[in-house]
Amino acid sequence: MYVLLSAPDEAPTGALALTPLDAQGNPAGPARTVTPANLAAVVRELETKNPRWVWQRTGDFYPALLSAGVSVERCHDLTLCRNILANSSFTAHTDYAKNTQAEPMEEPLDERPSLMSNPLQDSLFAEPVAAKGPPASALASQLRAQLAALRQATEPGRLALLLAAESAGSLIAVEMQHAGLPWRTDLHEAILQEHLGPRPQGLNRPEKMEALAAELRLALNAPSLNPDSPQELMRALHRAGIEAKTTRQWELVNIKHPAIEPLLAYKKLSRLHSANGWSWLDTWVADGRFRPEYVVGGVVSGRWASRGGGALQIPKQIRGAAHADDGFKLIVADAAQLEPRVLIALAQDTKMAEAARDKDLYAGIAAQGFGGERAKAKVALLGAIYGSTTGESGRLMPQLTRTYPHAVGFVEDAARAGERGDTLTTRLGRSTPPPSDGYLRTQQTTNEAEQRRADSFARSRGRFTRNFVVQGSAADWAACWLAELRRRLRALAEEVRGPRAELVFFLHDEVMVHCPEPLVEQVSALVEDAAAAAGELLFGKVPVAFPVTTAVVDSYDKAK
DNA sequence: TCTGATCGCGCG
DNA sequence: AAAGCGCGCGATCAGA
Repeated sequence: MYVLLSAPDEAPTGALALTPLDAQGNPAGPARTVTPANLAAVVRELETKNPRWVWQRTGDFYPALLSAGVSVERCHDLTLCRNILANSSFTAHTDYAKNTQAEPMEEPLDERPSLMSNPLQDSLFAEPVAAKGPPASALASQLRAQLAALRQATEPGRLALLLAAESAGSLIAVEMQHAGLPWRTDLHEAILQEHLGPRPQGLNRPEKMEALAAELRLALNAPSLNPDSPQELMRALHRAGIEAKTTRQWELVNIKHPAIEPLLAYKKLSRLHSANGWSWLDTWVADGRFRPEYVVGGVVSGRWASRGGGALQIPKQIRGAAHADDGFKLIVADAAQLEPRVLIALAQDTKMAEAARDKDLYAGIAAQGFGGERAKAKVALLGAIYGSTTGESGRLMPQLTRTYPHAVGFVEDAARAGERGDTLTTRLGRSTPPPSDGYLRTQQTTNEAEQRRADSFARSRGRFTRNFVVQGSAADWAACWLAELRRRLRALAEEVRGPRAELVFFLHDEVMVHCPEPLVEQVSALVEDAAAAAGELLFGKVPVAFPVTTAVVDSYDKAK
């Protein structure tokens, strides 16, 4: 059932312990110890019995296993699952949650950084590592406590699904880092050359940036201006009679002055150069692959975060450099209007579900309540999900509320509950953290001046919780989508000889598969099957679909 | 000279 | 000063 991989209970010899456990986490046979050098072979052998691997963190062992050519079907990541179970409203009544909250250090899971540290070097040359961290008995006891909490949960089915999906995500994150996003340095350099000019020597500005800086200094009559300094820039703008409160693009763009055009152009190039220029390439791309670290559970809502190279912010400008190998394609799939569709399912809004029958949800809503104006429908709906009160979307709210009282009522209730300090929970059971110190400190006040701050904190938490339920439930869906897709891709690889289709990128509601050309049709179908499966896992049979838009391309810029 | 905060902007 | 949600990162700025 489970096999726990950890340090042994006996003196730390550098050996690793493999401990078989039953469905409740109790010992189910003799433990065995292996040396780090033998680990991969032993895991490969045991994997034929399809156990669920248990470890403190997937990142402790899995990179080395992958480097040794061994992958596993499923696991239970104790750290990620602990974070969910300790906070979930589905388990709030259990001893596990109470103890973990009151005594977070009672059963310490080692908080030290993963044994794998430097992503770029280590993922290529990962060596089997000796386990530090808690010994087998401590981790087995942690697993038992988690499984007990799960059995007592108010929604054990949903929560079990979340833990499985989160753990599958931890495998996928390491696998994607291992595989890397195919990245053509030559294409990237061509893009840089086109926009910035040749690579500059040392720390000099690229040619085209320097030219724009000169033009800007002339237009502002500020010969020594450093446009990278917001303070200097602000002073120079004011001297030139430009009344700007900030130096942000969206504010500058409305100003009519000969300096604005070169300034905005400079800012654009500056961003490209500093965020994704030549030094980015040097730092993050090696052997034709971009290998960021994905941080599962890195966002409270359950979205992933990343470390290294700004992996989740690859600008459209350079996506042409993400390019399939010869004989491969990139399959880029995007869940169309995921968050609004999740809201429909959560709120059971049948009227909006009708609008969502076509693939273009916003067009459907526009037809029902906005006189066919799609842009208005989109702004209104996103405003409802984000908690907008001002501007166009604020003005459109009454109209949206009249047409869809259920959906709007759902997010309004989430906002009101958050303002009161309540806990909100996603479909599968991930809950909001407790209110911030600032919120708690100010809510008791009777002082009139403090009341404004208190209200502001309350409204801020309301906007957060309003969005949390939708964004987080969308993350639940995406985690299931990804896990279902991974399972299908592994099954396909069993069936078909030759190179495999691999997940290489994931961005909240979008996945990318690096796919051998002969498999493109099959894999595209798997992506859609997985999306349909995710919808049913979360919501059962509901009248709202979660369509995916799939593009088969050579390079990422050709998708969408 | 170093460190942490802030600004600004990229993505969903 | 507040800001429609969630992030990461590089450059600058402020303070020790």
